Amino acid sequence: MAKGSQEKKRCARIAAIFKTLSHPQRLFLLCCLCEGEAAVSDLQKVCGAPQPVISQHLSRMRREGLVKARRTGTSVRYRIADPRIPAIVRSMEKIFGP
Amino acid sequence: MAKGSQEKKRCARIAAIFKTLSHPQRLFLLCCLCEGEAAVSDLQKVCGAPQPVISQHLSRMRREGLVKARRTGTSVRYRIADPRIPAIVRSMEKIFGP
DNA sequence: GCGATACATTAAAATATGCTAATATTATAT
DNA sequence: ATATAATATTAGCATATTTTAATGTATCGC
Repeated sequence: MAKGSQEKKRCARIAAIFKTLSHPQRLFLLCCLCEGEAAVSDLQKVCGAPQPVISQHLSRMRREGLVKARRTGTSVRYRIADPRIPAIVRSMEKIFGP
Repeated sequence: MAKGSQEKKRCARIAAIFKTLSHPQRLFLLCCLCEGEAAVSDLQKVCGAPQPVISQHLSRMRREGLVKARRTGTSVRYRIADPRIPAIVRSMEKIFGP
C-alpha cells in the first residue's frame, strides 16, 4: 500500500463524520442531545422543522454512530452515542465562536 | 429575539466550519498542515490532486479561518490558523477512528 | 381488532457542491 | 521587457444533498 494512503483513509472516515455534523439543524439537534436524552417530539418542538426532516437527520446521525436510540412505548428517545462528543463541539465554539 | 435562536446561530456558524472539514481531500490537506507550514506545490505532491483543486480547497479553508497564507517569492506557504485545530482532529480520530 | 399517536421511509423536485478546463495573476530571472 | 514558474480565479457541467410530500410501521388504549 502506498505511503500516506492510510492517512488518507483516516481522513475520509473522519470527513464523513464532519459531513454529518455540517448541517445546521443536525448540529443543533446534536447540541440538544448534549443536554440529555430526548424524544423526537421534544426535538421537533425546539427545532421547529417538520417531523420527517428531524427523523431523517436523526437517522443519519445514528448510522454514523453519533447518536443512539431506544423506544419508550410509542415514542423513541435519542441520546449522544459517546460522552466525548460534547467536548468537541465546545472546542469548536471556543475556536470559531463569535 | 426568540429563545434558542442564539444557539441556532452558533450551530449554523460551527456547521459551516464542519462543512469545510467534511471533504476528504480538504481534511487531508489540513492534516498535512498540522505537521507544519507547506507550499501549494508540496501539498500537490502528497495530495495528488490537480493544482486548481488544491488551490480551491486552500482558498475555502482560508475564507473559513482554518488556515493562513503568506507569500515566499513566487510560492505561497499555508499554515494552520489556530494551534487548537490539530487537537480537534485527533479527538475525532480517537472517537471515530478504526 | 380499531383508531390514534409517534416515528420512519421513500421518491421526486429543488438546490448546492465539486471537478475540469481554460485563463488570469504575481513574482522572479534573464 | 519578456519569459517562466507558482498559484489563483472563473464558468459550465456532473453529481450529491436537501426538501417536500406522501405513505408506511409500530405501540398503546379502548
